[in-house]
Order: sequence, then C-alpha cells, then structure tokens
Amino acid sequence: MPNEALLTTANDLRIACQRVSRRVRYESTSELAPHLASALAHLADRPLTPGELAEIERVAPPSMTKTTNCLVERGLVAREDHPSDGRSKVLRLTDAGRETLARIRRARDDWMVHQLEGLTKEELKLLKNATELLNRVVGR
Amino acid sequence: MPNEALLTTANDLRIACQRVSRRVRYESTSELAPHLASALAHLADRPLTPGELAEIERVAPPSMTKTTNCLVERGLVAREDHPSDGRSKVLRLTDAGRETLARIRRARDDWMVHQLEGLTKEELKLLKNATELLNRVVGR
DNA sequence: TATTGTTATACTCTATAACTATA
DNA sequence: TATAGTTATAGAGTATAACAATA
Repeated sequence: MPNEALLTTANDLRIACQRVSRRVRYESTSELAPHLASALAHLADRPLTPGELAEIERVAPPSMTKTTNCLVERGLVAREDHPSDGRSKVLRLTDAGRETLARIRRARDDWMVHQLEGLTKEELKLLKNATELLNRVVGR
Repeated sequence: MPNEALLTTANDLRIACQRVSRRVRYESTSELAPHLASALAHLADRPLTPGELAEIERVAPPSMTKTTNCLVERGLVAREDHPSDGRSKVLRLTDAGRETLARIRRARDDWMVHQLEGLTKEELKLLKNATELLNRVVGR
C-alpha cells in the first residue's frame, strides 16, 4: 500500500472512531461525569491506590483526590487503609458502585446496539473482525 | 444474530473505538487544546456563524464566544460582519488557521499510520471497509 | 531523606443570567 | 417582541506548591 493511501486510511479510520466515541457519549447522557465514570470503570478490575489510579487516568494526584472524594461521598467507592503501607490507601468498588457502573455501560451499549440492528450478518461479521484488529492495533 | 451476541459486538466495538480515540489524543500532544482544535476543524468545511458553531459543538453560545476569541487572537480565525444579518457574525479560517489544522491532523495521523504499517494488505482492506460501515452507522 | 496522599490556591472550560444591537 | 452575540459571574475539573504522615 502506498504511503499516501495508508495516510488516508489512517485518517478516515481515526475520524470514524472519534465520531463513534462522541456519539456514544452524547447519546447516553450518563448519570456520572466522564472522569467519575472512568475512574469507577478502572476500579471494576481490581482495587487500586489513589496513586495508581491517578497514573492510569493520567491526572495529578490532587485531582484524583477530588475525584475519589466525590465517588466516596456518593457511596460508590470505599476508601480503606492500605494493609502494609501506612502512607497509602486502597480504593475499592462498593456494591452500589458496581450497580452504577453496570447501568452506565448498559446505557452506552443501548445506542450502539440500536445502530447495529439494521446491519446484515455479513456487515456485523466485518465489524467484529475490525474490532479485533483495532484492539491489536492499539496494543491489547 | 441473537440479541446477546449483538450486545457483545456493540460493547466491544464501542470500547475499541474509544480506545483508539484516547490513544490518538494522548499520543499526539496537540499544539491546540481539544476544544480549540475541534472548532477549527469544523470551520475547515465552510465559514460558520458563532451560533452555528456553538450548536455543532454542543456548547452554550457564551462558551463559544470565548473559544472563538482565543482563535481570533491567535490569528487562526477571522471574525467578519454577516453580509445580510447585522446581528450576526461570520467565522472564517485564515491561512494560518488552515496551516495549523493541517499540522494537528498530521500529528494525529502519524500515530495511526505507524500502527497500521505492520498490517497486511487484507487487514487494511478490512479496516477500510469497516470505516465506511462505521460512518454509515453513526449517520453520515 | 524519599514517598504517599491531602490541603491550599489558581487557571481553564463550561454554564446561566443580564445586556446590546438588530430583525 | 424575538433573535444573535457578548459581557458578567459562578461552578466544575485540573494543575502546581506546600504540608502531614509514614517508609
């Protein structure tokens, strides 16, 4: 593939992905602000310290303090003492947090599912293959 | 396709697109803040009034006033009187704005191009087809 | 002495309300 | 009287600097 064509493909693909992201965000009017939902999602995998979470979200530690305060106040996250390091804390999803996260994901998927309903079996297969490829491309 | 499988496909695809968007934004450390770059990009298609631009970007008119002030101060956008409506203005990309936009896009594409370079011809063809499908899905 | 997290403070982006000019 | 845009002001999210507690 000549470089020019590769550039066009890269550009088109990038823009299409950004378009999907924006639409999902816009259509699903989440109950939680984006940065709160994102922090919550990362805690779903496993409990994290504030420092770890700040690094994952690429924000400064004081910013993450504010974010987690908000989540703790709403009862979505528990802040516990770290078992072995007295300076640190452990942030853990509560049951309410898990429920909220599931609700947010469902709302986001609703829109996508609706868009995909009109496609043929072959088109869905194509998107499925593309998804795998995209994940490989971004490094997972 | 059963509904459960459709949900899985929708969820995976949504997450993959969001992942690409985030990576692009993170990797390209743009010279312009995201909201400024986005406004600039919309003006590339055609001149717009502040009201039109605010609606496209889904922000309140006063927010767009601030954004466009910033772009005008930097010489990237020209604010002209509207030819037929004395209450309105016309925002138009300057040559410097067009150059800046090209530079931003190039930086964003650089990362994408690099990721795609390792793929086979068939894989690129797959992504190209998926891009068209995605654009149809989000309604363009 | 270095590290983890928080508090204090400031800056940016966004919004709503009030205002000006024109339709 | 309604509309387009701006100015005034406030709220939310982020950052850096300074601080407290622990390693």
